[in-house]
Amino acid sequence: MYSLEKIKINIADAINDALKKKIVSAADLIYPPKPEFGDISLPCYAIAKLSGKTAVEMAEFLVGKIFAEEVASTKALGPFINFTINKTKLAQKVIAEIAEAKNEYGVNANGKNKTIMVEFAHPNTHKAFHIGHLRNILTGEAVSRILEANGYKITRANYQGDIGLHIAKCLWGVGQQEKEYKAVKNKDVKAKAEFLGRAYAYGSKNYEESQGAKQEIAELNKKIYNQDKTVMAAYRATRKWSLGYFAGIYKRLNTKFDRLYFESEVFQSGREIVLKNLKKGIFELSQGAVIFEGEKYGLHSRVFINSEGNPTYEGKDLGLAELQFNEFRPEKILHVVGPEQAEYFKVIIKALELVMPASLGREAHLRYGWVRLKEGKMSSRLGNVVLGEWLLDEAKKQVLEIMKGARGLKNKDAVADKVSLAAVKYSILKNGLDKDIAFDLNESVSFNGSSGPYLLYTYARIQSIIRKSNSKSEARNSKQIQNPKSKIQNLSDAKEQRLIVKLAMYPEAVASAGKNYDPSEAAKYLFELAQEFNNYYHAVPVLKAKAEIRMARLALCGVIGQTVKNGLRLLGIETVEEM
RNA sequence: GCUCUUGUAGUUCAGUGGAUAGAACAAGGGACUCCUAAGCCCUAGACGCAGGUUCGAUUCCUGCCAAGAGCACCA
Repeated sequence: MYSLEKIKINIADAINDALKKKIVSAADLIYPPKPEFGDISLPCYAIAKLSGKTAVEMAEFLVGKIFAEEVASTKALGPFINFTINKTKLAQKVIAEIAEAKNEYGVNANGKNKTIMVEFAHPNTHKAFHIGHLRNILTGEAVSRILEANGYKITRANYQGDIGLHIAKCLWGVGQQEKEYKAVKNKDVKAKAEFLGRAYAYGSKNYEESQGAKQEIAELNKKIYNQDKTVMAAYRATRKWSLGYFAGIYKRLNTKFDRLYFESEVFQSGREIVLKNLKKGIFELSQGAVIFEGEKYGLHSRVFINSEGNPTYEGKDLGLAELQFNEFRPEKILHVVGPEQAEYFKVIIKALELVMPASLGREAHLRYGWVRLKEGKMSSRLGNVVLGEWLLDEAKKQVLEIMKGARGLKNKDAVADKVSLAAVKYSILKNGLDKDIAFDLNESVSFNGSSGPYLLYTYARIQSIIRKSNSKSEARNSKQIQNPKSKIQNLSDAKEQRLIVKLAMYPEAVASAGKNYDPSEAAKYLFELAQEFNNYYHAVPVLKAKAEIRMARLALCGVIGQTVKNGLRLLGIETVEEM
C-alpha cells in the first residue's frame, strides 16, 4: 500500500543515511502545521542534542544531505527540516491505489488471525433504553468495524441483565399497575417497553422510599431467582417484550450480534467458580458473603456471592468470562461499558486473572463517557430519561423538515432515514471516547458544520459530479488511471494537491483509530477531508475544466468519494447518492 | 475521607514536549448568470490556578480549585 506512512519510513531512512547513524524513525516525523511548510517535517532538537549542535545549525547542516526518492524539495526553516513530496507521483499512485482497492482502501492486516470479542449494548431487560445505550451501541459497532478494517476477526457479543434486583423492581411496579399491564398486552412493542420503563421507575422509587415495598421487592427477587411459578409467567412475558424491543433498535441502528449472553445463563457457573476458588483462598468469607479482598492489590473489596447465597454481578461476570473464552477463544475481550464501572472492572479483571490465569491481559474495559443532559441529570431510576428512539425519531422529523423544499428527490423517506441516522451517529461518535457528551434537547443533533449530514452532502455532491460527467468510467477506469501517460499529472492546483496528501493519510487514520479503539479519530479525519473537498469544490471547476484536466479531476473526485464512503462505513454510516 | 475521570473561545469539541493552539455552533461581515446554499470565503474570541522538570510545558510531575463517578452484599 502506498501511503504517507511509507513515505515517512523512506524519509527516515534517508535521514539516517545522511547522519550515518540510525537514530530517526518514522514516528519522529511530523505533519507541519501549515501547508506552506511542506508535507512532512523533522524537528531537529533531539538529533542536535546528540551532536552538540543547536537545532538550527543541525537543520542547516543536514538539509543538503538527505536524498529520498519521493521528495521534491527539502528546506531548512529554523530548527525544522521540511520535506515537500513530489505530488505528480503521489497523485498517480494514490489515485491508482484507491481506484483499484475500492472498498478495501485503507484496510490493513494488523490483526490477522486474531479474534477480538467486542461486548457492547447490554441493556438490561425491563429497563428503559436511553441515549446512553445509544452511545454504547454506536461505539461498540464502530469499534468493531474499525477493528475489522484492521484485519481482526470480530465477535460481537451482548450481555444482558435479565435477572437481578432491577427485574424485581420492575415486576413489582407491574404488579401495582395490573390494569395497565393487561391493557398494554395488546399494544405494540414500543408501548410495552415504555410501560416497563415506567414500572421500573415506579418500583425503584418505592424501593427507596417505602420499607414495605422494599421488603416485597426483595421477596419477589427471591422468587424470580428460585423460578417460583407464581411469578414466572409475568417474568417471561415481560422479558420477551424487552428483548423484542431491543431487537428492533439493533436493526434500526444496523447492528447485529453473534452471541447474546444473559445473566441467567452464567448465574450458576459464576457461583460455582467463586465457591471453588473460595476453597483455594482467592475469595474469603465475610459477614456471610463471599468477597474478593481487592485491598491486597491496591483495589477495593467486592462481594461476589451475597449472604443470600446468590452471585452478584461480580460472580456472574466470572461465569461469563469462562463461557466467552470457551466459546470463541478471543485474543481479547473489550467490554464497552460506561465510566462508572471503571473501578469495578479493575477488581473483576484482577480476580479473574487469579481464577483463570489464561485471561491475563486479555480482558479490557473500553470506557466511554456519559451522555448528559444540559438541562439536568438523567436517570432511568428516576424515569427522566431521553429514550434512544426519541432521538432517532426527532432527528428524522427535523431532516424531513429540512427536505421539504427539496426538488424532485426520489425515496425521500429512505434518504431521510439515512441522513437522520448519520446525524445521530456522527454527533455521538465524533466525541472522544472518554469525554462526556453534553446533550442539548433543543439542538439534539446537528445538520451543519461538523456533522453527519455534512459528510453525506459532500459525498452526494461528488456523486452528482460523476453522474453529470456522463461517463463513470472516466472517473473510475483504473487501468486508464494507472497508465503513466494518463492525465493525472495535470493536478497542479494547490488545493487538489493537499487533497491528495490527505487521501494518502487515510490508511494511517484507520490504523490509529484501531490501535486506540477510537472512532472519533476516523470521524475527525473524514470531516477534515470533506472540508478540504468542499473548499476545493467551490474554488476549482471540475466539469468545466479543459478535457485533460477534467479527466484527472474526475478521477480525484471519484477516489475522494470512495474514501469518504469507506470512512463512513467504519462509523456505521451509510451514504446517499442524492440529498 | 480515599480512588478514578475531566477542566482549552460565549457554547460544543479537536490537538501537541517544539513553528502563529485547530474546528463547529452562536455573533458580525461577504461572494453566485458557474458542477446540490445541509455549501463556500472573511472578522472577532480560549489552554482552571500555583509551583516543578526541560533549551522549550497547554501537553509530563506535584499541590490546589471546580465538575462528575466509584468506594460490600444493585447492575
